[in-house]
Amino acid sequence: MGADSLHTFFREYLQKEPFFLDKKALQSQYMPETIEHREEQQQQLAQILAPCLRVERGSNIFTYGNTGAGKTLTIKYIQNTLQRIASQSAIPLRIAYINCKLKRVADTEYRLIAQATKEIEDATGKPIPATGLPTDEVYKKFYEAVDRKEQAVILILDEIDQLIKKVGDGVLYNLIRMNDELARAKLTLIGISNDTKLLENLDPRVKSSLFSEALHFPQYNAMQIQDILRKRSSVAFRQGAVGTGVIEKCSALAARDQGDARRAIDLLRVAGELVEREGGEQIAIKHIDSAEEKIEKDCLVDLVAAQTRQFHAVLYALISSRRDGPLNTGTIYTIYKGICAKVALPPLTQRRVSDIISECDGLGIITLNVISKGRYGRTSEICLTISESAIFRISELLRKSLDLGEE
DNA sequence: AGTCCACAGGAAGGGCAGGCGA
DNA sequence: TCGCCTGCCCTTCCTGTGGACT
Repeated sequence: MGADSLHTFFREYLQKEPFFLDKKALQSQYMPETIEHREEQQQQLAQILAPCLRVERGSNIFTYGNTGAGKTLTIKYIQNTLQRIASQSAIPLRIAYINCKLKRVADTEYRLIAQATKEIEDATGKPIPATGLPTDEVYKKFYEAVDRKEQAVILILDEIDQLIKKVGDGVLYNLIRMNDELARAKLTLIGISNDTKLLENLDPRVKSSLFSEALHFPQYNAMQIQDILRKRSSVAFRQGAVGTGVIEKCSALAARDQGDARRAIDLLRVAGELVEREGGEQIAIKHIDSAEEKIEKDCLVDLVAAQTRQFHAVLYALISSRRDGPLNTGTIYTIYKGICAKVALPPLTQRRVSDIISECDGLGIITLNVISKGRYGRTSEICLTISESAIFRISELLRKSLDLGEE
């Protein structure tokens, strides 16, 4: 594209009516005016949390349900409302929302408490360093931040299942103990979990005292997702921009996938972006299919790009030998060592590589099946689960990261 | 029934980078 | 600067395991 045609392109782009009226309505940070099909949960949460407005201690709450069931949205909605009322009536209420899955922010005990302190403290407080303090010290700072005056503090821990899986339930136990020792402040904890069975495996002390109230968010059905999508798309698009059957298709796909409303909204947004880029006028069903593929591919490529070089070498071993019959840990390790030798990477032990292979399973790149071949030992059978087009893009990325050049 | 393979996967700890207070 | 603390990535060592083979 020459300078002139580039100029014309941008001019024309600006003159065209934008495809999206308000794209924000399809993004994850968007807070709708009302939350559909979650009236019951809202009411229960409101009843449990209302004492906080009188600076009394509310019951701790455990909310659970599948991904995209509206847990976070509903709780944030309540959070906003509570905060608005508190500031209107000058009630000392502080609410901290923390996503425990955020890498390098709140994915360890230390980081979680440090982050919580940061959220609750005044801006004047000295920030807690990323590392270096004893954990006791961090708890102490958190305690001081919470108890510095008479106030109600609500601590919302999203994706709490991820945290517990990683560091155990000791954090929760410590928080409960601290809660009993507070002199002035009243602390209420809200745990949000995607794992519906989390509660069963918790320390009984934590279970009974931490989460006295449990609130289930059932998955949405296709009709409910349609409602949600219609509301959102009426804000996001001009009239007529969404073709017939598109909303139904998004809803059906998402309903099949554990009633994940977030996924349905993502599908619609990405489909819209595809049409916008094509210069089209209307989203059709075929765009939903392309959007589905694009979301999956982009998500995977980003995930892989964020991993270490060692991870890349293991994944490259998996990808390059995918056509050589059934894969198992031993053969992958041999191939991996060959790759390491080629790119001058010090090879890890088999123990560590087997963990990396499990991580690939966790990311949904492969499926692992532990099988026994009797006299010939026990091993994991490995199957790649990603599409050939995704493999193509990922191998490109891996070759670049490992300096392997073209195949 | 006992053996043995090729791992799986838990536990413990080493080494490193980096912050803090003395 | 030093000792102490952290998280993180990794190794070493170990026990456990399902089923084919003897």
